[in-house]
Amino acid sequence: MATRRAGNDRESVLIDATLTCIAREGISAATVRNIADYAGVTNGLIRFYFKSKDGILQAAYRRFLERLFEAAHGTIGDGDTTACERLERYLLANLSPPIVTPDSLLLWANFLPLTHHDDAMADIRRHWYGRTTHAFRDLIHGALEEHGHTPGDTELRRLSVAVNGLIDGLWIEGSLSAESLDIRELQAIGLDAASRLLDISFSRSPAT
Amino acid sequence: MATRRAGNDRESVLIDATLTCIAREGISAATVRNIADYAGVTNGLIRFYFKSKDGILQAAYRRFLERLFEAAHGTIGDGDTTACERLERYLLANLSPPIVTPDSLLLWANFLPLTHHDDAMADIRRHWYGRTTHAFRDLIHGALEEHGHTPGDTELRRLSVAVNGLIDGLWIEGSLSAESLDIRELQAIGLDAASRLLDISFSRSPAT
DNA sequence: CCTGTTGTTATGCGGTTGCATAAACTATGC
DNA sequence: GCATAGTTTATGCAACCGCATAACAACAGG
Repeated sequence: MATRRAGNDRESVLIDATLTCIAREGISAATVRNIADYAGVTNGLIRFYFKSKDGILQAAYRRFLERLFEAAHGTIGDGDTTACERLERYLLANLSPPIVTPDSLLLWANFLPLTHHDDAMADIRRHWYGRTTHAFRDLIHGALEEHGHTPGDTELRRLSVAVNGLIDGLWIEGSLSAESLDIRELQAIGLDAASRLLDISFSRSPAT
Repeated sequence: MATRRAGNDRESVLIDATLTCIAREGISAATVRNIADYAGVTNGLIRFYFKSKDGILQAAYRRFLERLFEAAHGTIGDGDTTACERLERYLLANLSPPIVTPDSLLLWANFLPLTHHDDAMADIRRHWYGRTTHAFRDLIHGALEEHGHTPGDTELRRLSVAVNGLIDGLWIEGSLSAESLDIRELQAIGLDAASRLLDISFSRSPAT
């Protein structure tokens, strides 16, 4: 029997339980009973903290995307470093755990279909997708300026799309073949490719 | 009432109905009854052509991956063209419909989680993933040789991973924002980025 | 015609789902 | 020490799931 807890501590546990459940067994196994089992409580408790099953799924999707965002942008650091170095840190974070992980790709794939007919889920995706692409474009813009490049709006957008696509694709490849593809090599490939696309040299020495 | 059909015509209709159902409503809506509705027959007929629900899902996954593979490699053509041109055609096909489509990304995302605990589905994915990466590496190898580059094994693998990741990432971006991102621009971005990564020039004029 | 085979529908069963509600339990103010 | 509000559990229900089976419809060879 679970002991009583104060505040909305249980709410957080339930959200994490939802993510764990989806990552391990898929979205179709994310029933209220199963989620409650993962959290170590009984099913009725979910209805106490969330108005419906959709509610807890939305909260879980929000937390997942927020963690993904934070894992990348939390490593950039303050403005005391060069723009190029911050871009490098951002790229490296996007090619490292916990972003490059079988679980994160599984969660992403499980949530994505829900955003197609559920307006609330679609809004959540749009919100974090917008934040990510916007921040990413700024990073690239700063790094390019530091190297004397001053791209126009369309050129900047195209470069952002290209490098963003590169990172996303490597994220998939790394997450799907976590055993056969060394994480260090993945990072080396990503940084090298990004430096070629942007005509920028990063501080990290090219992998041997 | 559906008219009687000869041969395994119904089987093909049922498989397509499964894909349509998953693309529109998601994997959790792919029930035997719902699939039968999409095919215009009654639910019992599925058991006549497939031994179980898993059977029809595996057949649908196989057909989906095969179509994706064919859509890309069917455009390469015979060996009467240069290796560089065949690579360009392959890249373009991977950045065009029917590969770049909301439906294809949705199907991919819906099927992927099934391959994690279902061994049969995992085998299907491994099979087509292997065929794709192998063919892709050969394409790049040929195109590089044509330009006088003779990369080592590790260098060739790294370039393949990078360009493959780039294409996959652009596929996601293009499929998710089919309205806001022009397909022509996506192709221009992809070809330009690939030519920079491989140090190869393609025949297609750079987009304006 | 009739009869066996194959395609198709109709129906039912055991199990599970999401959801709602009420009962049981615990902390806290007074 | 007890009433009250907050927290947890137990139970029931209508709907739906995959699957199995029997009945029915269409055609082929005799």
